[in-house]
Amino acid sequence: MPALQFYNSLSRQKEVFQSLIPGKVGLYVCGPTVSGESHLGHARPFITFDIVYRYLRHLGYQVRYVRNITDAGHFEEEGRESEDKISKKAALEKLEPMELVQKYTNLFHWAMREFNNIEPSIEPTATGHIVEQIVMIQKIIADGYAYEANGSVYFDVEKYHRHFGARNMPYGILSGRVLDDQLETTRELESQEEKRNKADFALWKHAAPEHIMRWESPWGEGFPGWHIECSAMSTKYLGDEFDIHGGGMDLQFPHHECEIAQSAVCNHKIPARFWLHNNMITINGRKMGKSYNNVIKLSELFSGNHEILTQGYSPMTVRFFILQTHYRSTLDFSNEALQAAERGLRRMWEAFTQLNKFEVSGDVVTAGDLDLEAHCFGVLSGLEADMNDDLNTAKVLAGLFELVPVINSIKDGLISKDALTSSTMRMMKEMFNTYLVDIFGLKEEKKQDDQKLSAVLGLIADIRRDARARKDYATSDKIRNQLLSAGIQLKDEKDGGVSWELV
RNA sequence: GGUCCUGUGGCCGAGUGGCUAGGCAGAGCUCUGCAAAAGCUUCUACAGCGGUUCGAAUCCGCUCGGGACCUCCA
Repeated sequence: MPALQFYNSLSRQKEVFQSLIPGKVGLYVCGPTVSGESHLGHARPFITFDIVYRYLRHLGYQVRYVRNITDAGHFEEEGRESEDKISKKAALEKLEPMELVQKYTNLFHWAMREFNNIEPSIEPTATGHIVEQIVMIQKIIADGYAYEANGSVYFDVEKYHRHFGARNMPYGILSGRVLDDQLETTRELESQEEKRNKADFALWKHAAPEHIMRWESPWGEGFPGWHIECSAMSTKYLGDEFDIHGGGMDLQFPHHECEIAQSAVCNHKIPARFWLHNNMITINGRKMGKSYNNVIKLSELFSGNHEILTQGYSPMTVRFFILQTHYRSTLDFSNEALQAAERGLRRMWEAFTQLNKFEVSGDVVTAGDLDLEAHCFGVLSGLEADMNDDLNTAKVLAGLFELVPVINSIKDGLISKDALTSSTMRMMKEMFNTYLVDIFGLKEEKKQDDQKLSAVLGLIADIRRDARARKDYATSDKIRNQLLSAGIQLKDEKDGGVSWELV
């Protein structure tokens, strides 16, 4: 069995994963900025790294999964204005910053639960770690890689690059950018005159009077800069060097590059061994993002309440949609694609439900159909290798889909129950459960286990069966059609039974 | 302008130098009182041109198209 490999953005190639401490993994993922409601694009990293988390645990690792909440404002530069994003929005909505932050944090948590993402081990907030950030900045200043200017503190990228480049940690090691180019092309920004070089980035910003979020610091009242929170919190909870750092590709530069520089100064190491980046969700080929005015918020996505949506899509449909693509490929949104995912998931889930109902006798040792046995066993045996190959969830799902006709055929009696050995049947049940439920985190969405509804429908199905036996099709069709219009679909099974499904 | 990624059939998407990806949609057939579901079969592919090779969607080059990052961004 091939060992688990991840594509490491740092080395730009797949590498076999080995944890720094045997049996334990430290995982840090950049969390949301809670200045607004999460949209479809945000769903991807959190689902992707939920799979990473689940899979590592499945493999037996004890994982500490840290995902921060960015609740202290980052900057928003538009033209000449430079305002704290959160305080700006807060002014518009006439809310206290922390009230706004709480509101969107709650919404974020709601969305994560809807997606069935396991909550991280630690979910630290930026505002809760101001002290740690200040200490880190002081250390960087003391080492000579940052300077103060008018109450703000900037990281000296050029000096860092000169010194740490010689130690194989140049600025640009992650993103592949060349600093000289940066110096030429960085856009003109506010406070630029405070910086020694255009590429320098803020560690601490002096708070203008209108800023609501502000903290005391050795440099006066202000607030932390763009990148220091992740360095401070990942160091605090995972140490100077940990296993995996994840996030969206758009964070690779400058955010993660800056994190590396900050941590390298303080801890003399690149903070993480593996850097994993998920690709973007696009809409009409364009990245979903505020600046493109093409975002679909998660609440809109679920409800269908958005002009470009022809219907709502359930959280599990979205999750399945995301899993059907490799995480490093762009994924293009369209109603057609989501509907395909919805139907595909239903088909998969019905087969899975059916599979769980099969009794495995335990005494079939010789397969009745050797070709089929070999086929099923081959598919099942290959799943782990696909998963280990940089989490090819798309390929795993394709493999599981190959077994769906087998399950359905057994159910319909088209394939004998003795066609497969008991061990293969058991393996199939186990693998479906392991992948769909444990690793992919899919779950039943429509509650069919309502006892009272089941009793009523059982009765109705009985009545209809009697009507059909009398060839009273007017009655049987009336029952079926009316139930269908009420959202309940009856299906006459091959064995004479009736099953029902909420649609 | 700089750095990088990408172009697969109606749609979404996986992919190893030679072996059917898969899903959705379409068509035919089977089962069925009809329907739904299901099963079987099946049509549309690897942007274009050239090169390497016994053989390339898969490697190389060029052309054209799309995108990301360079600025907060998942």
